[in-house]
Amino acid sequence: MRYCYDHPRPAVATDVVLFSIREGMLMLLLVKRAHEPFAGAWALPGGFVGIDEDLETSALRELEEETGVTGVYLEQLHTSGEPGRDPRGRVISVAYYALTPSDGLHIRAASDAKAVAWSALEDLPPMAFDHEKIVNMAHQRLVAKLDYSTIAFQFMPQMFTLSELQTVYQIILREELDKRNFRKGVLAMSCLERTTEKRRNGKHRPAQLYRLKSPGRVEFIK
Amino acid sequence: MRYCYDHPRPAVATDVVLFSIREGMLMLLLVKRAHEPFAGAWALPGGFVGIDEDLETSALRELEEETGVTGVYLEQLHTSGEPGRDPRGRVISVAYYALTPSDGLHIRAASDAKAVAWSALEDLPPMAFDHEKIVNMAHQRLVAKLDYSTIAFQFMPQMFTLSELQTVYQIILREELDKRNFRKGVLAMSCLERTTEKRRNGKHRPAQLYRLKSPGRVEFIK
DNA sequence: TTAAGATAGTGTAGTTTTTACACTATGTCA
DNA sequence: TGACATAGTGTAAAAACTACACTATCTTAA
Repeated sequence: MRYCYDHPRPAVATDVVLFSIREGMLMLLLVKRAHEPFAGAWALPGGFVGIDEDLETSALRELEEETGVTGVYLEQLHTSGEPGRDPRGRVISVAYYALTPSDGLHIRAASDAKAVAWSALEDLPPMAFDHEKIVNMAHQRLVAKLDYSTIAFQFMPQMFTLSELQTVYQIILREELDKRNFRKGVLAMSCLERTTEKRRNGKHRPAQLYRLKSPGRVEFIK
Repeated sequence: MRYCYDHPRPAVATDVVLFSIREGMLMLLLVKRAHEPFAGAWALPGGFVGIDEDLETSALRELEEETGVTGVYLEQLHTSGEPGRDPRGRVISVAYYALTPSDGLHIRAASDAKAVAWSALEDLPPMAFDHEKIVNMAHQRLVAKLDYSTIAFQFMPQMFTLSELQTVYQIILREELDKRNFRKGVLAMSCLERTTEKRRNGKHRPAQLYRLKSPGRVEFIK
């Protein structure tokens, strides 16, 4: 079956930059391409949009199909449409970025045996298409949003300590923060609530666990 | 001639929300649709992307073709792809927003005699497709960017007085600003330079004219 | 020529926000 | 039971922001 139109049409794809904090680093999830073009190169998970499929749905579906990852926080990033960005022809890609907590995630390679791996943002392999550009945009956006939203909380599991949260901020911002000021700041946002539980996390005093009042919701601050 | 593919493809369009300050109001440029769907309704200027055409180029081209407007400041806003947003079939629209100075702009209706008009944001007519949603997003973005960038300067002509600039901010923010604090603020950004000229603007003392150090460049502040 | 009218242009003091900084508390572990 | 390691807490100085009112300079009309 072929699909015919009066005017030529570009193909439309979605790609996802999935961030997570792992091993004390800001990492993102890449898949190794099995086919040309760029066979063997690393790329963002993504693929073509179904004809009756919402863009966001497409991004989540491709992410799950290629990496097994579900339940992430997703935001639209940017649409790249430069002619020539894909050697197969005109492909317009709607890029999303996503955040997921560090733990409790099981990635798996897709059925067609493409490799899936986390890669430190600091140390990315050469990437297919213009995906490096997209990654840079996503990183910029993430850092910018840290400043005026609660987006970083999307990296946290259901319950977490304030020290853990501070560590996440420090990793993304690449700078040390003052403990007292940090705590004052996040508690003032009043989107966290103390749980009754504590976490024992080494040979020292256990820390109070907190949780988000509205998990999945990113709020603007200031 | 027909164009055929192995998989069905959505059509891809660009739309532009062009803002300007006119008659003391924040206005945007609309075109009246000549054809179905939504014939006779107001819509954002826009249209389908050429197969070898960059998205930004497409947005600027459609803007010029439909309204005669050129030389605007343009930024990508959001891509809408909800199936069903266009009754003709699957259309994915990459929306841009644009800013242009208040004066020295000559709009004209396109050759096919569609009407073109400025409409106050406060008082928009019913709009075709999901264009109202797009306009709201653009407005939100504009207000947000006012806070952390010099985007409002893109509403100004080459030379302008500080009072004129303050008026623009006041119109967009819908609140009065303190004259001395405003001046302190914008001069501290140090992206303005005094010209040697003054503007006589009524029966009172003429005001110093300023110009942007890098016109067309929007900088982040704070 | 001169006075009235109108906007341009300027500084400071009070308040709020941000920053820098060090010790006590409470658990674990040997 | 004492050493260890992180949790948890307050305050003072600096910086940023806010509120606020008068003089300067040009136009216009008497």
